[in-house]
Amino acid sequence: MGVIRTPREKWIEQGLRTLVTDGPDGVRIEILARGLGVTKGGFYGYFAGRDALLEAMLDTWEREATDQVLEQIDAEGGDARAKARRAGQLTFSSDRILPIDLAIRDWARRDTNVAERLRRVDNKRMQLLREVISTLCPDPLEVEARCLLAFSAAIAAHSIAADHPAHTRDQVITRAGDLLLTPSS
Amino acid sequence: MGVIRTPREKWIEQGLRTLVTDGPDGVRIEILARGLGVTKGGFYGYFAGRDALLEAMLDTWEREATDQVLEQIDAEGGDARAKARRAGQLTFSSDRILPIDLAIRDWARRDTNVAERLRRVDNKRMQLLREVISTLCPDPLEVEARCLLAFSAAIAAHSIAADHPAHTRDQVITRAGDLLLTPSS
Amino acid sequence: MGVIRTPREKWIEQGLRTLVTDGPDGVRIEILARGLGVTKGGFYGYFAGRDALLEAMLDTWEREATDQVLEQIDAEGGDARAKARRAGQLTFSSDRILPIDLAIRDWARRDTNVAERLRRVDNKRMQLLREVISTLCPDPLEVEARCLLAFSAAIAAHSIAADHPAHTRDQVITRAGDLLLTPSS
Amino acid sequence: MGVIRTPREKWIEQGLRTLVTDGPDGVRIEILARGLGVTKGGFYGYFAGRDALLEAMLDTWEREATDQVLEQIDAEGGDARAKARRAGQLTFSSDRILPIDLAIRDWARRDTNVAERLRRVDNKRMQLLREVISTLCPDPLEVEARCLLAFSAAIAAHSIAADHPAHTRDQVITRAGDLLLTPSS
DNA sequence: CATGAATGAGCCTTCATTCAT
DNA sequence: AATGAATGAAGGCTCATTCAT
Repeated sequence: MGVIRTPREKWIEQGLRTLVTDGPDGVRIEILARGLGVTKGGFYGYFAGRDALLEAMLDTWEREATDQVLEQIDAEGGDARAKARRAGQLTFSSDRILPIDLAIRDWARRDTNVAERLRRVDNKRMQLLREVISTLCPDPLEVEARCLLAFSAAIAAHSIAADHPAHTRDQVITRAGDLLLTPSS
Repeated sequence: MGVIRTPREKWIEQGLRTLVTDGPDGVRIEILARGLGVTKGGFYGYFAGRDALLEAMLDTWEREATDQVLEQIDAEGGDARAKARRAGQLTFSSDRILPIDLAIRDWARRDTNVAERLRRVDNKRMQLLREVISTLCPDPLEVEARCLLAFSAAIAAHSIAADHPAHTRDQVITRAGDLLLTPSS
Repeated sequence: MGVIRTPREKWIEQGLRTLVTDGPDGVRIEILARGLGVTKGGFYGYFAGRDALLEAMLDTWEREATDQVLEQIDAEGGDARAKARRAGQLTFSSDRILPIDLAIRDWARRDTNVAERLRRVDNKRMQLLREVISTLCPDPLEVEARCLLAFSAAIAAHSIAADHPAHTRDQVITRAGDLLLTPSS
Repeated sequence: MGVIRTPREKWIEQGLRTLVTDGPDGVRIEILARGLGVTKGGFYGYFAGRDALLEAMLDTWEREATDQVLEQIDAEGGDARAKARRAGQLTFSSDRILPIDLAIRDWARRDTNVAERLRRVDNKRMQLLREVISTLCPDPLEVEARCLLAFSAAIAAHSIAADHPAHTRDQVITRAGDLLLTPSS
């Protein structure tokens, strides 16, 4: 897993790495080729053009962010709560998926095609979260509210630059998790 | 207010508009000129170069997002809670500031100079939020947790693409606000 | 003398200064304006365009390098030898004329108009030199040879970058002058 | 010899040609491309940028003006005097090197990097000249003076526009050479 | 007259794309 | 398949020139 086999996949990986650091506009064939130590001409043996690479990158991300996560947590088993926790780890504590996710969330603001893919992914994730929080809380609206807060924190905590006096960000996040996962009276 | 007086400000406004729609890489002198109905040559009468424009855009945003908001809520008066609520409205319900904010938050992931400015702005905002939530909740760590959740939701709710069955996003957000602003027992 | 009176002359002076440091291609209206602390728009009140300034600069140089030198040495009087010596000083030891001269000599390699002016100026100078060297040396061809060597050294010594072991350039030049001005037996 | 093999060398040759006719400021990628019948984009496959081309041009000139000349005169053999004469021919009567030399001498007045290269080249040349003139003349200072005069004439005679009544420039130069190469009594 | 503002041409550089080998 | 070479479009920047005020 994670091993890169074909040259095609190498281009996609390099593209995803560059997407994370430089954004979609930074994904340039010439730059990727330089990073891979090959010449750009070869690129066109694998992809019809730059757009085809971007699509392939999105395909890879979408599959890893959903199906692959679901397969893994199904394989590991456990109840809904354990599965949700594991899904959260695989998604939001992953050095692989989280950075790509943030880059794509940004990209989605400017590209409706990307936005549509993100909607599909987020809906699958939200459904998992909804299942577990439903067991803690009978009010459907409050379930949605807790889901949204949890999801928001998972995403945005990384992009909020403010400091917390006397606490670390990790402490604050742990306490926030407690708040959202405490069964309502 | 909001009236554009000088050509210099026109370039900055056009730059901010483009930043929102196309990201920092999309802020191209030639494109801005086209949008303003002038030729690119004139740009260099106002700015030393593209970087100078980007700095000026950040200056404008930082001033509007902090000083200008603070001046306005001070002028309007009220207690801490009213001020925080008003600051939240001016910041996160503003068609002006919010979109720029989101674009800059992404930009900050790739540019340390921008990240530093964002830290300054977020810290000022977080301090306002902290003041009001402190009055609802005695535990400092929980205060931080609620602040982070509120702030996260304010930012990320716009970029989470999932749907809520049977509710609108606004309903969910309102309920989330209630959860965070309910005094702890 | 040398006092700049009119704005027109200021442009010419700034142009000549820039010609010396940056060559003819470096004489740019916008740069001159910056150096003069005015805006370039005003330039066109005095000159039809860039070419007109270049012509005016050449006029100024040609007049100073010939008529003005001749007027001055005529006013000072003396025999041909004294006059030639004085002309040499005014021409080749002048911080004013020499640097402009070198710049124009280069310019002449690429512009026939400038080459033609330079020919006029060099012929006047050579005639002065010829008059004095003729008194030292009866052979007309040797007179020309000595004139050419003297003239060459006056010009090229400044652009020959080689070092002289155990002597300074000034010592070498002084001795070279002795060689050329020793009466032939 | 002189045959242009690689496209890289074509750019350098075209650059040197343009340097001679238009000066360093005239060496424009777009112009060179036009002259070579290719598009400017290809240039960047061979050079990092305009500055890299200028450096390569200087490298080529420096090698041809020194090493290549020395190799050739060594191959041809002869005594010091014959070698110096041959070096003088190869350097100052060459349609290849002389024009480049003049252009670079001009350039050196405004660029210290170029000036440093010129110093290296001129010192090598002066040393050859010094060796032969030393055999004619015992006084070291007079040797330097004759060297400087000879070198000056070789360079400047081409840029002195004056006419010689009753003689040709070649006659005058030949006689000047005799003067400098006559053994001192 | 001088200034502020703008135009438009020219050039440097990057990069997606094509193509012969 | 991969490479070397080239094309052409896009965009940053400079600067001569024009013009209304």
